[in-house]
Amino acid sequence: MKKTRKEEIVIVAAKLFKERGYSAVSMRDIAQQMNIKAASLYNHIKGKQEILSTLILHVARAFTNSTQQITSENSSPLTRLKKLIAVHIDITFHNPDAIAALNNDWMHLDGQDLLDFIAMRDQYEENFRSIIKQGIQKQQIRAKEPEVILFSILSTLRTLYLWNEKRGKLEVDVLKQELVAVLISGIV
Amino acid sequence: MKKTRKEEIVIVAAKLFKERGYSAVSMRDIAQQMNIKAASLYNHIKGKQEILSTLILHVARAFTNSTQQITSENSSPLTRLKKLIAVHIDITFHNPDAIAALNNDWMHLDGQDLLDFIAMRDQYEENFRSIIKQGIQKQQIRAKEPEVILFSILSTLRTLYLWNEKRGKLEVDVLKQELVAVLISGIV
DNA sequence: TAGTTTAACTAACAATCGTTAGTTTTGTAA
DNA sequence: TTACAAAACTAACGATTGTTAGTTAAACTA
Repeated sequence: MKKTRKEEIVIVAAKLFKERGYSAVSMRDIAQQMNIKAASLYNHIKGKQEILSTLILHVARAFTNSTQQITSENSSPLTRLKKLIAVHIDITFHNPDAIAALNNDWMHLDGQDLLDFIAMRDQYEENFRSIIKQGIQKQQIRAKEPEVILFSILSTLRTLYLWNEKRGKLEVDVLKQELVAVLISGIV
Repeated sequence: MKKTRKEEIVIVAAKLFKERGYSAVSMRDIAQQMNIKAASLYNHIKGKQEILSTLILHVARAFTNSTQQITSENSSPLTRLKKLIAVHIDITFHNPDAIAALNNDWMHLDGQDLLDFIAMRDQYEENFRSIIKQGIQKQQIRAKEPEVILFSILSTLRTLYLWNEKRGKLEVDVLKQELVAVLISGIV
């Protein structure tokens, strides 16, 4: 599948948003990075907002889809939790720039896009929460404050996109294994 | 100690920076929140940049001071690691808005301020790293990839400022205890 | 009370912002 | 080669940005 011009713009913009944040990046910055003028961008996109919402909602939907499926599986809570973490890692290393925008610039979405994002985010969090609670109930997970466990895992996963460069030699599969071990063995 | 007008400005600005980010907050926004006009701010500060650097470098120095002291203690690696985590939690819940700026807007510092911040940040990270390596050497910490352990702990601590509101009923001391347990017991 | 500092104000500046309109160039298919 | 669509361009708009200059009102100090 060849990339459309719009997709190219979104990819370039994502890199800039990651470095400086949505508000600090101008349409002229994005255009310059593509060796065209700012006005030319409007042949392909409706505006700056559309770049942001395309970027964020696309990857947000990827999270929602994978997560919903795993959550409704019939396996044990701990197995599902491990799968959830693994999927999160996969998506992150596949779209690090988009996830930077999702983490740092979601509040600059507007209208229905913002509402949709918040709904997906809340649902994603709730899926994790319910699995952890089930794990505690079945005594697969330590009966620590479930919110603390949830927070610790989500924080680590959310910041994962920053690790794409620094990761270096460490292979994705190795990282996945190690990180799951560190996160889970602290709970079991 | 009564607050100076400059300190009041910095505090108000920090709240806005936390919600929208440095670039999306205008001097007129800050002024309006203080019920004065934008030009009046300049009787107390040199410019927008000074607000940001005051905010960030102040709390960055707080981290550096506490951390350096603990790192050079003579206690066991695991004890020092626990103290480091506890201090980080204390500072975070004492300056949640400043830490939001430190996390999200540090790249908008300029000149020497930016260099100073990066130096402190690298040193802070290096202190954690060396303690973890010592812990592994003395077999107090599991011989997992040390960078993964470091990353997991730092991620959780960095995102802690977001928890100030949601924490709700959970007391700071209880949270400290629980979080140290979750983070450490995953390592030992 | 007179003098001085503190902290507000109005007005305006040059620069930059996202975006639109209208036009020209480039590439493709007939 | 001609016709059409895709994608670039120039020029400009109204709004907003951080900031400066000069002035005025209020509050402390002598």
